[in-house]
Amino acid sequence: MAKAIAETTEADHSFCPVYEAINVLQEKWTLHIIRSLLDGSKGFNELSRAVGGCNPATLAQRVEKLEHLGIISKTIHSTMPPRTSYALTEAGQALQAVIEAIDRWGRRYLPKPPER
Amino acid sequence: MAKAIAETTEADHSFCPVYEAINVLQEKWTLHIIRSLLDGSKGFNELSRAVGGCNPATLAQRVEKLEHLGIISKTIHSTMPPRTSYALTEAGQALQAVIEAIDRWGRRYLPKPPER
DNA sequence: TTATATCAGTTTGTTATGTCAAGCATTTGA
DNA sequence: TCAAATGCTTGACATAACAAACTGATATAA
Repeated sequence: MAKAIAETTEADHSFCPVYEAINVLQEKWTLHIIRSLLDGSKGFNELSRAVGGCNPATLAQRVEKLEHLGIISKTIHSTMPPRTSYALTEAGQALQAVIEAIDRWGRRYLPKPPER
Repeated sequence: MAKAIAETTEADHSFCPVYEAINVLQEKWTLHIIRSLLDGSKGFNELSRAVGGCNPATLAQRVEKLEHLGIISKTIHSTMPPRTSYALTEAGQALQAVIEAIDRWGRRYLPKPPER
């Protein structure tokens, strides 16, 4: 993991793939977006509804970043009216394993509405 | 959120375990904390160093919430000086599957430092 | 015996992040 | 002609996370 860390100093996370992956997935709405796209590509508003509760500003920003990271792809269909559609790339599809792991965990360990 | 949703309105996520699980895990530092505790229980500062970069106020808050959710357990050892230690509960340990899935994904799809 | 360090946090004030409400341009369908 | 849907953008605002300092206890080093 590290090169030379002086004793008790903080852990070296440069460049640890897990650490980075967590940083990508931990942003608000990201996992919801991916999960929504796992059952098919969607337009902006459609995605927005599927995700549930994310405001368009945040959604647009998130979707742009995920596109940049190669997790989702955006296609503008030049029909009339032009339609956008968002879909998962291969990297995005691969996140299904993560969602499924979360799913299994949730079903097992979050049985009742989690009091906040 | 709602009970009777009219047609095209947003998806009903009350109460979907996956949705809730994502909401729990998506908070900043949560996955980092869990990952750090997977290789053994730690004290507050030790955990802080292992997590890397989380400020103590946020860490304290997160750790309290995770304790509340039954994911980690806090023990105060009544030695002199008293020491705290944080460990994963069974539910917390079970999240190893999620971390591993993220790990595999990260290694496969985040090969180079992700330009931001 | 002061000085320094560690532990487990809390407090303070600032900045980053996300949210809300609204609006815009386009294009159908009624 | 009008309302409604699509795919966003804008600006004001609230909340979350930040760094930095600090508490108060104990322990170790000079």
